[in-house]
Amino acid sequence: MPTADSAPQADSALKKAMAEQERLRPLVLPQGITARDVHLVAGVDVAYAKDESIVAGAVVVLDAHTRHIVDSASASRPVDFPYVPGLLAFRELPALLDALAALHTRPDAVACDGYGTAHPRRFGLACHLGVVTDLPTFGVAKTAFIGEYEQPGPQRGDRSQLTDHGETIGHVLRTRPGTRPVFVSTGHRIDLDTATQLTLALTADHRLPETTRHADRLSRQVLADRLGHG
DNA sequence: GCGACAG
DNA sequence: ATCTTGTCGC
Repeated sequence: MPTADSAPQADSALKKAMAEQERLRPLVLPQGITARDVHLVAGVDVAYAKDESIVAGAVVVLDAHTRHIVDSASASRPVDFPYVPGLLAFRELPALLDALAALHTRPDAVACDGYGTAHPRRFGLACHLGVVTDLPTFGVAKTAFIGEYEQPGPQRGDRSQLTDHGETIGHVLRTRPGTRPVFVSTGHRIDLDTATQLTLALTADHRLPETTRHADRLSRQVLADRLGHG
């Protein structure tokens, strides 16, 4: 992958990416589905080779109520964009879109590993994936990015508002007692309460949604296979 | 100008 | 994200 950090060429690529986000942002729909509309829910995640030369994307579809796997797909390819906070989608979307295209099922919603609307330009990975696929999406991030918040209560389900300049952009949600909370934000065609509701429905024994955990495991396996088999 | 900064 | 050793706990 091209590395020249401060090279004018790389600088131009970042500006084009930001312009792309500004162009697609207006296409995001703030609401659409409700939790009862979701029968099949997918989770997506990626894994990188240690030298960041290859990225493997995976998507796992679960029955929203039994949480059993009903479908899955993956794809791997060379990494062609650097990690830049705020531009994660340009680094991860290619592999995720390839994986989604290989799916035999059409999920009713997609849980992403990262942020949606709680983003510097209100267009994080979850929003981008949603607009491009026209699928309802939301983000569940493991660490803080932007905004301010108070620590939520200790019980599962306790939450606080993630705000930015007085605007609520997400929820800091306790999915399990004794563990750090997760950061939920809307992606596309869903509202924050529904995204939060789905996140809770997908978490029972662990901090992160089962969808994300399965996708994480699959992406690592796919990467290991590709690296191992040349 | 300096620090912070999803995965 | 990935690297990386042990350690505490269910």
